[in-house]
Amino acid sequence: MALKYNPQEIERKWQEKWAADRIYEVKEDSSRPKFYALTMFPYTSGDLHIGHWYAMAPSDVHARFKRMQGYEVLHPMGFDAFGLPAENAAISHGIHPYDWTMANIEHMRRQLKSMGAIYDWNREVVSCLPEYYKWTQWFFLKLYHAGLAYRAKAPVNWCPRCQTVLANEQVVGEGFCERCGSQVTKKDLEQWFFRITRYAEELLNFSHIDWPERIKTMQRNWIGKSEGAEVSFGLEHEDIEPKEIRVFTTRPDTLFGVTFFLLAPEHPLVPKLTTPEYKAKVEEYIAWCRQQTEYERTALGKEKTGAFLGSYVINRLNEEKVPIWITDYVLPTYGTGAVMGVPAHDERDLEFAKKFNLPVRTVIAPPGWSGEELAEAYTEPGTMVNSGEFNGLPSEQGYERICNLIERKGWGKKAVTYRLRDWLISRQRYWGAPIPIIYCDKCGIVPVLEKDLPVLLPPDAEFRPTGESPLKYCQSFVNTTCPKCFRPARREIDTMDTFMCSNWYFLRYTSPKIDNAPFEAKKLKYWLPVDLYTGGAEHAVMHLLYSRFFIKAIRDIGLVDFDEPFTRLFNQGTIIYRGGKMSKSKGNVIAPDEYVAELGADAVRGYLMFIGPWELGGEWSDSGIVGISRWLNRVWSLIETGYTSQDVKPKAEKGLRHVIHKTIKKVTKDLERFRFNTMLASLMEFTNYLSKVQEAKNISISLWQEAITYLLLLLAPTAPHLAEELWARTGHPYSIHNQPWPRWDEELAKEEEITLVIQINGKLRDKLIVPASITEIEAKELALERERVKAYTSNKKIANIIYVPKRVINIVAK
RNA sequence: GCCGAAGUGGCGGAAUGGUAGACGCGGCAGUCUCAAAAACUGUUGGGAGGCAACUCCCGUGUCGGUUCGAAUCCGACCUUCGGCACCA
Repeated sequence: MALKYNPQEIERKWQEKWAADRIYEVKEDSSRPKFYALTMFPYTSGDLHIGHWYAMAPSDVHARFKRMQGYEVLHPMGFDAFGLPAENAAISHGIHPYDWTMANIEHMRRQLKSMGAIYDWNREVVSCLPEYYKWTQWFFLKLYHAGLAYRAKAPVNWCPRCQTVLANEQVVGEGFCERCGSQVTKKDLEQWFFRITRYAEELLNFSHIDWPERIKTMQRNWIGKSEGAEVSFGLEHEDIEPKEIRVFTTRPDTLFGVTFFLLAPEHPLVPKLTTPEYKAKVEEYIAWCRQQTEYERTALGKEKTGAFLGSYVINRLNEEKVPIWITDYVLPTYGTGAVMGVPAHDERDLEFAKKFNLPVRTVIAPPGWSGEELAEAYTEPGTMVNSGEFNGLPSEQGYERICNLIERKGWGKKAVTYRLRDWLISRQRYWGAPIPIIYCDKCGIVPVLEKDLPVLLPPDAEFRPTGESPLKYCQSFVNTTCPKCFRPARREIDTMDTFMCSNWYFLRYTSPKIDNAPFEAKKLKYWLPVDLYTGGAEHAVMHLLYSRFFIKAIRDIGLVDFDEPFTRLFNQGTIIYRGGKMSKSKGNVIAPDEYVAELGADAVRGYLMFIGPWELGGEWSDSGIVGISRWLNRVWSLIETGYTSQDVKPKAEKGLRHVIHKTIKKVTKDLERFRFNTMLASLMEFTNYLSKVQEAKNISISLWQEAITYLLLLLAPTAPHLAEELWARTGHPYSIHNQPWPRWDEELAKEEEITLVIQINGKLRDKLIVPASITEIEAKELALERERVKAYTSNKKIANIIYVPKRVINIVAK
């Protein structure tokens, strides 16, 4: 009998019923333990592709599993709805970003609903709506009043095509815009920043969160902590005010090896330190540097360039005069923008010294060194030489002693520097949350009053790609009155980086409707922090770092009482198709809708989980999904065919009980560790076993029904529609999704008989089926009696017998 | 260059110190059919021998090592993917 089920019909039926019955509505019911299972909300690009499903379907399966385990599970969904593509669509197609975004959301919401997830749509969050971005602005004000937001002129990454500023993290590869791929340039602009650097040290502490090592490493590298010392070099120029320049170094033990001194070309003291005879050359060099793109400037393996200023600093340790040069490999934004040149012990400095014929002085001797010139820069620890009173010391000790000395003399101190920069949040764009600031000629920078929030986006802005925010040309928006002095004033025209919106959306899910606060404190306290956060690893140093910063910042402001937003993080892999990551431009996007229409959402969910381990991703295959679809049909026909019992055999019943409990155990353990592929394999094995039982008819009807009940319960998270339909058809009370997760009986799950493998000298030679309770002595005796063993060991001496309980006997014969 | 992940049949993968290839796809053979599709059943790592049940050898990127025993642990290397990259 070839029974097939109709996924379209039953999926629509149950989705409607679940919605009507609100069975997935979440309550803050403190009698159950809570579990906050969050999936990164999607950007409103317009179409949900199979990559989105890969992020969401397995998360939903896991959340459903936790729900059946008795947790009160919050598994919400929303839309990351501000951002450049909406505005680009407006420019190229003449659609208003709001209309474009809302139409996309409508479409995506329908697609998401077809997945059959447990999202409680009453909690949906849309970041571009005023009732949401009002609070994004409110948080900006909180950070501003706490001194964590400031305005400064800064050289910023500028994308000439998108006509906007980019954060460092949005510049990818060889200096290209993350969104459009244009070459990024530099521009000086007044911008708003968040002081994420104030939290650099705390952000390095991952001790209370369970995150993948890979992501933690990426964040550590991004923050880039360096320990060393800040050292002052003397300046003796009558007409120059500062009498010192400080450098940061990680190697104060090499201070006696300084033979030149480097400044960034942008360093403010450069013009003053340039002597008249070198002025022309220095200016020429600076002009050349300006022409370089950021990528060209920082490209590795490039020949060193520079110019001598004609003046000198004093190395206070040995009172030597050291020539000052400028070079583009010294970055103005890192450390103090000044570097001491130690060519003997730094590769870059050595290249520079060779290029410009500067002296190289070895001050750290490698083991066995006898005074010869070193071929390469020696960067390891060693013995100090040519270092005055420190000669003969191991360099690690010298490091400490020199630090003590400079501290005592007031020439410097131990110091820590980070690679992390403050977070630039201004965007010269329309489609974002307006920065709630007013500029008054008299009062200066004035924050918008809380009661005046939200600062609404004017619906009638013009989208001219001019390089300035479209809001600049919207008079009704720009012109306002100063909240302090009530005179005419201008509004800030930039909007916030959308990562500010995603900093806090997971707080809003707890109380999305409340209109006098960003969240309800009691509900927040119940749900937060997020227990499990899943999403792609591409957010490792952006969203995931910003959110951690944001939570720590508002904790210090007193708005929340926890330190980390996401207790556990899991990154799923990437789904690829035809050899590459899916993207619209490559034209290799798999649309889930047609597969849902043809084979059903349950099959798509199942196939995505069957491809391989979730964290590894994998290749989408049209033939692969057929396997899952066939299996779901086999489950259907297995149950719909019914069962008749002929002669009940206790041994067969025992066997089935064992398989049931073994499967419950395996499925439970696999769900706990996100091993969906092996979970499905064991459910398939269970199904195959039941087919055999159905044919053999050798168990009682009641045990058959019990087995079917367990099969459906175990299937419910993966194939919620099919499981619900068969649950009803087998006479169970609605709904399967409100049933408790089955427990296994350890005694029944245990293997009674095991296959004992007999090896001779490590090679498989025989197998023995024995009771699991067999003792070592019995097993060895049995093994030695086997004909095959005798054949292999005759005329040899048995040197050793290794016995591994329940697995193997290895006979070592010589 | 540095950091991280991965490399197993024709394919996706399973097995994380003890039977390599579970489960699925594809292939082959069969059942059903006028025929085909679908479905179902059996079979399927490579090689050699045997009428056969079966037996032997080889085999987890490469080369070494540890171990009674290695896909799994260690060392060196190769390839692919991701991240970072003149950060003093």
